[in-house]
Amino acid sequence: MESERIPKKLLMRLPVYLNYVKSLPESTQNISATQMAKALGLGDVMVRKDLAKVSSGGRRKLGYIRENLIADIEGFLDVPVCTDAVVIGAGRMGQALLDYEGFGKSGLNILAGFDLNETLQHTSSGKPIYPVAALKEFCQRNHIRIAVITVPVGAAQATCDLAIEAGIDAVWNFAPIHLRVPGDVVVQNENLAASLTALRMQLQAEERRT
Amino acid sequence: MESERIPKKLLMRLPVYLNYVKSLPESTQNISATQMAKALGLGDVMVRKDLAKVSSGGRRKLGYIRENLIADIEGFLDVPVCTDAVVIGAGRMGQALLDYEGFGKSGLNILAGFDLNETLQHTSSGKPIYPVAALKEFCQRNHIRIAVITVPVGAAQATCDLAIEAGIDAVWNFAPIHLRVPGDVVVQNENLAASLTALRMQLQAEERRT
DNA sequence: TAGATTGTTAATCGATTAACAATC
DNA sequence: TAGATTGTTAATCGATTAACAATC
Repeated sequence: MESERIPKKLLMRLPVYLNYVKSLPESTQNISATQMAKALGLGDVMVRKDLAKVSSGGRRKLGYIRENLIADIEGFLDVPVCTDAVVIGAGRMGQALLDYEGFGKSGLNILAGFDLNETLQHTSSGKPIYPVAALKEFCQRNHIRIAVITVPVGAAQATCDLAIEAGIDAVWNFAPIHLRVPGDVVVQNENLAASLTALRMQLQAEERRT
Repeated sequence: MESERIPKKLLMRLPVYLNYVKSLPESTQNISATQMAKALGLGDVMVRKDLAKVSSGGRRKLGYIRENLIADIEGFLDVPVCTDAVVIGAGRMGQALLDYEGFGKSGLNILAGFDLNETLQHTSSGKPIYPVAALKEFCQRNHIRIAVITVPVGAAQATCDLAIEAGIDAVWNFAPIHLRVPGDVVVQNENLAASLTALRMQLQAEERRT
């Protein structure tokens, strides 16, 4: 386990590994990089190299000890503490994210949603929705660090600026636009429309090939 | 405009360009790659190279003609015809995708959702939800080609197999797992939990840096 | 031992960036 | 003309893969 710069791609593969290793039956003691690679459709050398970066090492002939590997990856990803977050833009996507319970496992605790539409009070599962005007005060009081932006494209930059003014350090951006932020703010873009377009184009290419 | 293999990364940047160019005021006649790059936080040479692949070319000193560029990118992405799709797994994420209206712009027309839970009848906006048992017949009758998979991890591979058996060619997979599919089926993975983890790790790295 | 595996070093590949010529 | 821009060719960079030595 070396401590150097970790490429983002690797960072995104780690949860996949973790998820896979955890999904193995309890009885599994050992798991080799080769097996994992085959199951996940990746190169075995890449898996081995990735694991070398985060784990305390495997055993020749046996592979990695399942339990240790889980502990190592979890330790590396350091997910124990939940980070509080808010969702800005309580449209369909925003409400879905508010209500989705799965993010807790990845260390995200979404406290509330914010929207321009003041008639919204809470999501169907009861998460509160406040007017955007209350954002700054709420974020400062609760020391919120992460904002999930799910507003329409046109409002995204302004919303982002507002969030940063409210003290946010990290933005998970679902608007299909590049946000300009100060150097110390981290942005992760999620562009579903672009993914979808890529899928359709691949489908079309496949078609032409046959 | 050359016709060769188009890397997926470029494919995912094109909608971003298109979106940006479309967002410019009507009065804008020309737009240079340099301007676009600055606005989008990308390298200008990359933008120019990307555009060279899909457009009929710009004019020295002026840049690209806005209208032509829109037409070229749209023409290249070829989004006119909507592809019909189904969502399998009508949990929160599934319902959000079912109800989200924005995918039409990217050429996706989601007809219906499917779920194991037979008590679900339709989403809050009225999209129908059918039992999974009806999937195959529905897909074949409507010539569905794209399945959006939003079931829990454990059920994802089985669901995917089912969809392929029903004649699907393309899978938009939201389950954090690698799906095994025949060679002629296209898969686009969307792993929100992994993105989120990457965001949190970057935030942490940022912290240590200051 | 023989076979399976790790982990490292070198090679390859692909994508991004730099440099620059062309030209309006 | 001078400046801004395109578009191409070469260089760089980073990530993946191949080859292989080590070893249990």
